[in-house]
Amino acid sequence: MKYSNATNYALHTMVYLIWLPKASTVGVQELAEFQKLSPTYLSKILTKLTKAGLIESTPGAKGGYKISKSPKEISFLDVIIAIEGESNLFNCSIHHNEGCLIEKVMRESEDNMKEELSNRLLIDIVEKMELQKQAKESN
Amino acid sequence: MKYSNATNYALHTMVYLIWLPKASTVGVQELAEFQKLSPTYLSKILTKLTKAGLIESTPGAKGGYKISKSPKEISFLDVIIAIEGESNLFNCSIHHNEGCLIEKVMRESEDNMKEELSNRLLIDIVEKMELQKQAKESN
DNA sequence: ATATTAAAGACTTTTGTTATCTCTAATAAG
DNA sequence: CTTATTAGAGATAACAAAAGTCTTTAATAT
Ligand code: SF4
Ligand code: SF4
Repeated sequence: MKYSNATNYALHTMVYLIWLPKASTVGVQELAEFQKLSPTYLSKILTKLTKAGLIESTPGAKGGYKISKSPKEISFLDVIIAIEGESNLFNCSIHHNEGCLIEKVMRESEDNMKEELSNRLLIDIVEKMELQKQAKESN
Repeated sequence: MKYSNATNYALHTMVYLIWLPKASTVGVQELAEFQKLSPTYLSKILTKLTKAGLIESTPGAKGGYKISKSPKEISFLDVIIAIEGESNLFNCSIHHNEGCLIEKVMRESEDNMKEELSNRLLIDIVEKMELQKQAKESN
């Protein structure tokens, strides 16, 4: 009963990228460094995020990654689905009963969690983090 | 991002046991049969349920498993925890930040799901299933 | 052209789940 | 008390998924 680690790395990367000054790009080596990950491994995660349209990548000199144009709309759920796919937490083996009540309860609880995660935007927590930082600095 | 299959088997077994006439016991072979599982494998799952106090086992002739005395209080979450342990869906790797906002969002959504699952009792869906069965028979 | 950077694919290692087999312990019934 | 019966425990094998590495290819700014 858990997400894969890749989701964890993806969330940290996304927050890092949103935090960055807009339009500035950053390479995989820097992103890997701050999370103490191998660049090649993180690269696969970044590619998934790119394919999902959450970030943009440009190859070549001075290339790298940056957040996609519309960071305001990126939710926690978006990141999770980009990495984990659409797979469900609960998968009934045979699915032999149309209105099955076991499945119903499990799915409903899961859907509610997904609903909540789709309403939580990354930009919101980054803004809160910036406020915290400012408050700290003005001490 | 998913529960293990064992949780699935455990839920089906529990529903089966609650459905059974009270005080009647049933052996692992019957429980394994209806789910098309090997008895030895299901046995481990049953042992976990026993240790969690959700069911009772008696060895020896005419032994087997039956639901514990208080089936009215068994929630979906109880079964999940009996199998999966207390592990969380989201585990931050380093936990380096006390009031971390990433962790907060992930934990809150998870806790809400757990809360919901702790309010859904197995007995409720079994009762509904019995009503459905009766309605079908009176056709 | 060249240096730089992401993407893709093959591959290995590690970890966790699923499953089987064997042996032991408990208990009801004769 | 003995025996048949059933759960429990442990070792271990088989399998699958995740985590991680290495190498090659493609794109691009200078
Ligand atoms: S009983 Fe429900 S949850 Fe179980 S296999 Fe059938 S449809 Fe799926
Ligand atoms: S940033 Fe938050 S979620 Fe990430 S490792 Fe630190 S405390 Fe955990």
